[in-house]
Amino acid sequence: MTEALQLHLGAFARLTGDDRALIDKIAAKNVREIGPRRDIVREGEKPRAMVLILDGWAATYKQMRDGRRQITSFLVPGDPGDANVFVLARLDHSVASITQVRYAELSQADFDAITAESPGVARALWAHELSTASIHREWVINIGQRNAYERIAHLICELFQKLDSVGLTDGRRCDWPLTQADIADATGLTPVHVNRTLQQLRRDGLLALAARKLTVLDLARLRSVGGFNPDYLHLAGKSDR
Amino acid sequence: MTEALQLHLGAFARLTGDDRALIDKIAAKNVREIGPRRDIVREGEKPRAMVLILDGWAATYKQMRDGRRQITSFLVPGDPGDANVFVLARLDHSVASITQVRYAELSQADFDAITAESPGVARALWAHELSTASIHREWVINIGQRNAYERIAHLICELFQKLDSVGLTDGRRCDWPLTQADIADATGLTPVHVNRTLQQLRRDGLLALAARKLTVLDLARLRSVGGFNPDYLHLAGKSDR
DNA sequence: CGGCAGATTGATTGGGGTCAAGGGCTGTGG
DNA sequence: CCACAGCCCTTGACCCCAATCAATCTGCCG
Repeated sequence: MTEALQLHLGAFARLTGDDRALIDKIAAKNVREIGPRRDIVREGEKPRAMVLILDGWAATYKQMRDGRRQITSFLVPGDPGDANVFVLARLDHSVASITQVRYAELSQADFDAITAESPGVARALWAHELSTASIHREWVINIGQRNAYERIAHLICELFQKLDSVGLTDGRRCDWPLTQADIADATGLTPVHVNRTLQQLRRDGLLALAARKLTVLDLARLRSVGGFNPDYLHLAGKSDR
Repeated sequence: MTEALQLHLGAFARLTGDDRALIDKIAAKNVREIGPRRDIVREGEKPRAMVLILDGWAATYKQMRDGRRQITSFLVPGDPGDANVFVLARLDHSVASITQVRYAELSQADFDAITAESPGVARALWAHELSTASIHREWVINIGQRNAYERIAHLICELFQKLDSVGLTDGRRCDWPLTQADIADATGLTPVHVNRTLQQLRRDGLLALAARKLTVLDLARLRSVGGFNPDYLHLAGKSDR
């Protein structure tokens, strides 16, 4: 039930058997399920709990008054949401499900218990925060410096790598529940242009994308196109560049 | 000597006299000075110390192989650099001075001493990290969703607010050591277009910018243009919206 | 079988990039 | 005190990537 979470946290810090048992216990405690395309938490709310994605995909986003929407990160199975949730008076962004999502809610007390009981898990959560910060910096670069073709290639590399690190690919194929509008909101492009750019990526033999499944046909070339270097994800061991 | 730092950290957490003395002591310990336009720390290096900017402006950036450069944040007096420095094996970005910079270097031991001695200062540093993360999300939105005019207005609002929070404006004027090329690297625009856009902002009576000094002529309108809401900076008290 | 979300296509426009050439300030050295 | 160098800033002409507007198509579901 919590393999993805175990794998994800294990990629950041060596975990003992006790650590793993603790993760299982915590994650089993307050499990919820929500349908696709619903808000899990909303900007401006008082934060009440930290979210751990057990199953399914979600995204964090911010909406501008005029309706423009920017996705600032994707959450895949194993991803903890923001730990900072407990420090802020108000959330400054929303989290919404993309697919049906199963997630655990960690209260402040749960969180404190973890940091007290297990330095290993605490370190892994902290390292995950840093990884997230690093991903945000990379997104700034992606959107600020790369053209549509490179940008989408980079996003796909990043997500594919994250999924791979929690065992959700077979090396070349994975689920792909994102619509072209989602990709547009994440990359600062329009859905129409995302469509044309994806076609180009297909025509160039880099990937196949249909029926909510992604197949990476030429990972090396896709990475080179996107200027993708997995180091910024800070996933231990997995530097199979 | 450390007023900016005191003010900055004080904006995140209530500090006692002891806390302030501690900050003074730490920041006085390992002070360095560096000329304008030099790297303070470089991507790929093993992190050795956390940087606290005491005086002058700096920027964090990442460079792509082909020379394109993206600034991912500006550091002004009072700003701590990344605390995560101690967790990562390798830095994933560089920090460079813009003006002449005076800064303190915090070793891991100094950092541990702070967290042990003063929960208040530790909380302030942690809150600063969160604020930085929030700024990064805002930059993603800025670059992803806004046009050049809005984008530059937003950047100026953000920096002006940060400077104001550490007493480095008189309410409408402040130092402005950034070249148009710096603004370009931060906003994902070209220097030429930054130039034309700044002229438009001047023509519209929003600001004056000359001789390395910025004057905000119409803060309300500048904020409205940039869609700037200071909340995401999480600066306590200063919500003079 | 209608209805709807998402993908696709075409035609046109426009924001911002690119290239290239001046202009102005400031510091330095003669 | 002047001259020159260098770094910025500014301007003009032109181009192109991506946005916009508007259908049409497809697959899926009730």
